[in-house]
Parts: sequence; C-alpha cells; structure tokens
Amino acid sequence: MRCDTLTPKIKQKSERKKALEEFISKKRLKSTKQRDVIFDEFFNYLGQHVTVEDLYEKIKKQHPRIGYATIYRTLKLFKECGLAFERNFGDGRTRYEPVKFEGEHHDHLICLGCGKIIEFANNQIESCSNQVARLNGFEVVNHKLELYGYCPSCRIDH
Amino acid sequence: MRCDTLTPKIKQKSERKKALEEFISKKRLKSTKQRDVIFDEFFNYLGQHVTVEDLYEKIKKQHPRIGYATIYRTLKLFKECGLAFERNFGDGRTRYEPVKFEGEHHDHLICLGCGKIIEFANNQIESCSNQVARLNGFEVVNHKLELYGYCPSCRIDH
DNA sequence: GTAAATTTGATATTGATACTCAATTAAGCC
DNA sequence: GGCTTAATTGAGTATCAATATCAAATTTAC
Repeated sequence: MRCDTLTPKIKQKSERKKALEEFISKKRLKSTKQRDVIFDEFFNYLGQHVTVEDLYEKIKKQHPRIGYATIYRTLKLFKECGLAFERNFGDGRTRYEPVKFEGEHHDHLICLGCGKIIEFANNQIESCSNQVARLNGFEVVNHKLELYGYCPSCRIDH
Repeated sequence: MRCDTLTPKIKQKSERKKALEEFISKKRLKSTKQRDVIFDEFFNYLGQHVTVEDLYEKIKKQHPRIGYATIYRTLKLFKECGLAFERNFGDGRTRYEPVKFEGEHHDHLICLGCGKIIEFANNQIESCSNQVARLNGFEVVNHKLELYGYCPSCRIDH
C-alpha cells in the first residue's frame, strides 16, 4: 500500500550498471575490471548486509589479485553513487547493502540472539519523525531506526 | 504529557551515587578514589554526550595520574549499572550520556552541520515500533532512532 | 600511440578500544 | 591496627577495522 505512487526506478542489474557508469563518467573516473567484478558480486547480495571481508573472501576465489583496499574503495564508491547503503549495527564492522530501487528507505529489526536482520518500512513512523523534526526546526535528510530484540526462534531462550 | 504516570526514580546526584555504591557492593567490586572522581566529573555532563577523550582531558587537569584505560573501564561500569547510555552516532567514537532518571528513553536529532544533538521522546513512534516488531514476532528490548539533518542555524547554508 | 590522470595492490599507519601484568589499593577478618 | 585476598590501576602493548601512501599498471582523451 505504501508504495502505490512510487515507481521503483532502479531495478534490473543493467539499470544499476548504467547508473554506475553514468556516475563514473560524470566524475571523470575510470571503468576498471576490478570495479566490474566487485559490482557483479555485490549485487548478488540483494537484501543482505555484507561486510568488506565477506566480499573480499568471496571474490578472492575467482579473482585472487583483487586487493582488500580496492573492495573498501569500491564499496565507498557505490555508496557515493547511491547504489549501496552503509550500515552500522554496533558490532564494530561496517556493512554494505545493495540499494534495490531509487529513493528506497527502510529500517531494521535486529535479533540479538542470532543476528538475523529483517527490513521494514513504516509510513507512520516516517511522518512522526518528520513532525518531531519540524517542531525542532530541523530539516531532516536521513534517518535511522533500529529495533533490537529477539526473533521468534530466539525468544524461547529469553 | 507523556510522563504523567512515570515517576523519575534517580534524579539527585546523591541518589545516583547510591545506585553506584549498591551496584559495587552487590557485585563485590571496590570503591576507589578514581571511580569517585570520574563519577563526579561525568555527571557534570547531564544532557550532553561525552567521549572518553573529552572526559580524560578534563579530568587530567585536576588528576593527572588517572589513566586513559581507567576512564574506559569506568564508563563501561556506569553503563552496566544503568547510570550511562552508550551512543554511537557514526563518527567512529563512542559517546556516553548520563542517565537522568530510571527507565529513561529518548531519541536524537543530529545536526550534520554543527553536530548539535537534540533529545526527544515520542510515544507514537514507540508504539508504531512495537507494533512492527510484534508483526514480525520480535520481542524488542531496545531501539534506536536517529534523525540526521540541519538545525535552524545551519539550514541556510543548505 | 602518447601523455595525463586515475586506479590498483601491497604495505604501513592510524585511531579507537581491549588486553596484560606488576604494583597498588580496598575489603573483610582477626 | 595488621593480615590476607581479590579487585583495581596505570603504562604499555596488542588488536582490529579502516585509511593513507606510493610505485607500478591501467584507462581515457587526443
């Protein structure tokens, strides 16, 4: 219901690729094999939250010459061009999440038992947040809501 | 309005001190001069969000023998006994915030321009969050909502 | 193809936090 | 007060993720 009027803009891999290429040419950066490889691998993780290490270990198998630093740099690049979210769930390591469509926003339920992460979006929370911001004279550009607790499988233990 | 039925439990410095002493004796820990000094200094920061370094630099002036590690350890102790919140606003350094009263919970508006942090509490957001959690079978023990944007003084530049 | 500029990969460095351990200090008991 | 035991402290070191460095390789534009 909440997305009735919202047309997802980026969906297919080819469209994402185009977005990346546009960003690269606009900023006078360069297309490289490494960026292509990392791009391809990263978008296999739709709906997941990968660390740099996860990706590095995965990519190393097929492309052992690609270095750690390149993964870092490339994920930051993806973030800058709107293809990735950068997340921090408090365990001291940054996670990256492929963006599914343009303008996407969602929040997270995080299980303290098994680490499972569930995504959700809620219009009411968004509008309350915006109202709170307005009352304080703030112009909000971004928000982050995380609910920490125990998922159905982990609740029994608590 | 939201706190009509909620009686703040810890308010005066002496009550906080008592809470700390109870925690220490219950856990068979020890009262030390260092902990007293850090306690006194930390609760001068009510409503603020201090880093370990902030506190260390401040305390060093009067008590140059107190080490960095002791500040770390003691703030963690305060967190464990419910006297401090541990916060992470994404700049890579942990901040500690003195708890004002027992059971307190609030969220944050963070200015991306000047770094100002405003605290707020909103019942509606809380109940929406709980509902979302319930729908997913989660038992929520904690949540974190941060709104990032520009405060009145910083809005002009954007 | 050439020149200019970016990117890469390997390694070193940084910054925040945790660990280690000998020396010190507090608590409980006589 | 002394004595014993255990926790704490401070200084230094280790760890870990993330960033910086830099020469060599690669890409782009002409």
